[in-house]
Order: sequence, then C-alpha cells, then structure tokens
Amino acid sequence: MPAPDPTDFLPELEWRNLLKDVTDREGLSEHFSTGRRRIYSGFDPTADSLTIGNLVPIMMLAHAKRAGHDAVVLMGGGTGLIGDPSGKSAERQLQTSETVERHVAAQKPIFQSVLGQVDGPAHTIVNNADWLTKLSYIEVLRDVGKHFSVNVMMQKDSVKSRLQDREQGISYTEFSYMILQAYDFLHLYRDAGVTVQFGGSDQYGNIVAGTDLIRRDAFTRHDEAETYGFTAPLITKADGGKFGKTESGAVWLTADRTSPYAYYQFWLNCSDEDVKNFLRVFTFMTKDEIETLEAEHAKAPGKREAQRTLARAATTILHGEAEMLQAEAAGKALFSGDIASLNETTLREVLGEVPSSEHSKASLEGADLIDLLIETGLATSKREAREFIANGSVSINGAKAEEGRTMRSADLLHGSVIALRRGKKAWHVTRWA
RNA sequence: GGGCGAGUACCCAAGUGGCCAACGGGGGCAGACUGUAAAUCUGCUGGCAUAGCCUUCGGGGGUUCGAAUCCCUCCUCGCCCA
Repeated sequence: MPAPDPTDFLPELEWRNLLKDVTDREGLSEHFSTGRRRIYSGFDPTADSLTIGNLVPIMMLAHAKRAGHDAVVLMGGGTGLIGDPSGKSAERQLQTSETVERHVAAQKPIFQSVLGQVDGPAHTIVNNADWLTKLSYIEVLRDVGKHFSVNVMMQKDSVKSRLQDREQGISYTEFSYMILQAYDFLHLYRDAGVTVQFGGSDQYGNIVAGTDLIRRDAFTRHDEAETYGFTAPLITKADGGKFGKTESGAVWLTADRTSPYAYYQFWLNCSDEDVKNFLRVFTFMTKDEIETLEAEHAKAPGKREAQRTLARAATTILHGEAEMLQAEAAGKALFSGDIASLNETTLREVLGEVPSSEHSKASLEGADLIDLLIETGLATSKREAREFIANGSVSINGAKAEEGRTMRSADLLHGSVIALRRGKKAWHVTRWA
C-alpha cells in the first residue's frame, strides 16, 4: 500500500493524553511535518513477555507509523545484559545471555502482531546486542564516556536515590546503563538515520542523555546534529490502584500468559472513570468516535457500551479479530451460564478458558456432587460445599444444582465433559474418559 | 543480667474456671439487588459421619469433675533498668 504523506502526529498524541515531556516541542513538530522520520523506542527483555504497560509505547509507534513515519522497535538484547536502574530500588540480578535471547525471541511476535495490523511504512525491529556486544571497552571510554559528566549522571534520580541509600548502593555496571542507552541512539542515528526516541516518563533522563551524546559527538567533528526525544505519561487508574493488575496478577501481552479471553475481560471490567482515557490510549478510534461513544455511555452507563467497545478494539489490536470474537463469545456463554446449548467445537473453545481436571467415567454415575466440588477445588471442605449448594451458588452445565444432587452420565455434554460453576465467575471443567 | 507487659482463628481484637468453636471489627467467600460495577442488605467464614462428635486460644507439664481462663516451666515479642 502507498505510504501516507508524513504528518506531525504530536497533536494526536496530545489529545490522547500520550505526550508528557518533549525535548523541543516546536522543533519536533516541524521535524515531523517536513519529512518522513525514523522514530524508535526500546523494550527491556526482562521477561519472556511484555505487560500491558508496555503497550503504550507500542501504540505510540503505531501512531508514528500511521502518520507515515518509520517505526523502529529496539529490543534490548544488549542492554538487557546490564539492567536499567530506572525505577528500581535495588540492584538487579544479572541475566544470562541465553535467557535474554530467549526473552527477545518471545517478545518479538507481540510487535509483529500489533504493528503488523497498522497501515503505514513497514516497521523494523533491531536488537542492540548486534552492536553493543561488539564494542570494545577502550573504544567506549574514549568515544562515548568522554561526553558524559559523572557529575551530571549522579544527578539522575534513579542514580541519586541509590547513592543516598546505604542499604542499596549501585554497581558500576548499572551506573553505566545510561551510557549504553545513549549509545544506542547514537548508533541508530548514524547507522539508520533515526532522529527521534521516545519511551515512558521514567526514560526521559536516558533519552536526553542520547540526544546530548549525539550533539556532542557531532560537535567534535565540527558538525551539527539535531535529534529529539519525548515521553508518554504513566497510565494511572482513577481509584489510585496500579494499572494492569488483576486479582490473578499482571496482564500480559502473550496468549500463553494472559489468554485473549482474560485480556478481553480485563478491558471490559474497567471502571467508568478509566474507560475514557483508555479508549484514547489503547484504541485507534478518532476523537469524534470516542466522544460520540462517551455521550451514549453517559445516557446508559449500565449497558457499558464504552467498555465493550474498548475491549473489542483492544483485543483485536493485540490478538486479531478472530480471537477477539471467540473471547467475546466465551464471555457471553460463561456469564450467562448457558453452555449446555453450545455445539461441541464452541464448547471446547469456551471451556479452554477454564481450569479443568480429568476423571474416570467409571466413577461418574452416582458420584456425590459435594465430593466433586472438593476435588475440583471449587470448595475446600464438605461443610463449605454443602453451604454453596444450599445457597444456590453451584450449577452443573449452567443449571442450578439442588441439595443432595448426585452426578449421572446424563450430565455429560457431548459425552465427555461436565462444567461446574460456583458463584458467578468460578468455573471448572471435569473431563470424563 | 534485673523488672514489667504481651502472645487468642487469615489480620486486628474481646474473653480471665463451666452458658466458649470462642463477642466485635477487617478481610475473604456466597446470596439478593445491579452494569460481570460501586454502594447496600443477608448468610457463611476449624473439621467431620452435622441438633452429635473431634481438634483449636505460643510449646510442654500440672491442678480440677471441668481450663483460652489457675499453677509450673520453656520459647517468642515489646517496654523499662543495668
């Protein structure tokens, strides 16, 4: 497809509440509106997946792409060997290079699936291990280190707090992290013509270190170089809770850790106060579309159209439309409790979201529901199991279970499964063979 | 080393010989209501063979018909003195 004419997308980031610090706001607008630029953001391979917080910079890369610029994903295969002290109160455990490589490989598909769906120039993915591991120490000290003032580096918040804390010092290794990240920018500038870096607001210091290094490096060769940096604000929740956490832990961007169903549910369950902001940050909906939706939502908040739209859009962006539709169907079936009418294929997909256990068919007929509730972990004692049944909170295949209920082979759906539910959300599938 | 005080169920905390499986609050779970929400209301919150039995009040031992409650001892924590 033809790439659109490059435009300044900073105003768009602004109304989406995605812009915090900018090194030179006017200069950068000018920069974006006068040509196709290369813009990058870095990602730490601290785990074999990324969390929903990392989605913010990915969305920003997508906006850059949509505005006709070249999005570059920098994977920290090299810096990940060191560890960024930003936002960390304690020295990090060093990771082996095998681990870091594995993490990089596992994270890559996330960028592919989000950015791959976005119109615009093709994005590129680079790994700073490719150049950082080739650097010699002497070279770094002479060419890069000379441009850094230790006095300034010590002023950086993440370093300062660690210097003042007697319990937790900072190693030379982590202290040097900033230099490596700055060098990344220099390398990408020289090698690939990248002129803009952005990241989370905790990255501002590292980003500025990069633009400074590039300027100084150019100056030593009697040249000039103008590069830019900006940051996105931290995503917050109206109730003050930490964004991206659920009872069952962090929300991840890969299906092996957070299923599309769970991901959809996460967005669907967000509060009325948060949904407005999230629609701006985590979807590509236009300002008009969002405002129209908000007006509708205000009329009938109980319908939660805003949350549903957000969940659909966000799940589609990450996992694609097919997965989104399945997640939505699963949610519908599980919350209505109406699963007995589903066909076998749909049922298997829906119940894939739910914990399960294997049982022997021989023991099915006449088995006590109370015992089964304990075996499946839906109840922790017989007393509790009886209580749940008496309260009417247990259902078998979506039908409320009455007291004294025993299991029978007629309960089997499609000859092999029985779905138990306690309360509204606790499901368990028993498979009988 | 000496003196005082405290240790109760997931957490806080009442109980100071039988009416104690142990008040109350928090948290949790469930039900009603609802928007898969918030607020509110209700129930449950040691186990089981459930109108009864078993195990629990820092550990062990003792007194007693009977102890979380009294005595001895040990352990842990807090405060004060050295």
